[in-house]
Amino acid sequence: MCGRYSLVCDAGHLQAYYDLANTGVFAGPRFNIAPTQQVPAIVAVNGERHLELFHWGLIPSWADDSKLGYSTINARAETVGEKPAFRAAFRHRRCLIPADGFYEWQGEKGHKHPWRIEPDNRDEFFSFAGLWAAWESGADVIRSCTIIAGPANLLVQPISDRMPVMVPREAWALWLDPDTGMEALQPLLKPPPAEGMRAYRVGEHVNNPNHDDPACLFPA
DNA sequence: CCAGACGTTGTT
DNA sequence: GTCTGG
DNA sequence: CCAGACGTTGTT
DNA sequence: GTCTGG
Repeated sequence: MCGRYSLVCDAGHLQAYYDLANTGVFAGPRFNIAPTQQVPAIVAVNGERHLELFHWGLIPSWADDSKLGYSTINARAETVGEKPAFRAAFRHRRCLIPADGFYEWQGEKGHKHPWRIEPDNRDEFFSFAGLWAAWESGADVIRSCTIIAGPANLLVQPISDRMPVMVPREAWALWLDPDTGMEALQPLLKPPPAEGMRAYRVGEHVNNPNHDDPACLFPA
């Protein structure tokens, strides 16, 4: 599962790495991004890549209550094409959620410890496979998103059974194209290679979602 | 037919 | 919106 | 994901 | 225990 991540970078780096047409919505380095917050995601607009903000926790267009978003921060890779809450978004509204690390908690309730997983190379990003939706609330439109999660790779396995699905650079265009068919998408939903990423235990500081500072990165 | 759910992880 | 349960 | 609240009436 | 908020 993926319930917390970071984006500790400047807008220029993001723009160059993803060839973005805009980065205006990026509000600066984030060490501890939590569900229900506005998160930057990349979508295809008229052949360009745009960075836009979405409420983390997908609210389908038909929801009669935004509360559904509390339990849709992740979508299971195994069923995302079938579940009513995700199916339409999986077919037509995919996005990439850039991250430079994410957190997983190891152990059982009562004695859990946070770990950080990040790219080996400081210049790399993880590109989480995401979905988005638009939900109308009176005159307002809430745009929301979710991160697809699947089985963990060998690096993450000792920490957690699940981890975010990631889209490799060569598949970005396919993933973001609203017209891509399901049969081409399904093969992308596999665990990311363990090569190129590392994990280390961090302090409990990151547990509190109000802590959004460099101490979240400190080894325990 | 209408009513009600639509989700995840982890633990039991 | 669309599916399941009654 | 974790942290923190979880309730009422009436008064400031 | 369960829901809401971040």
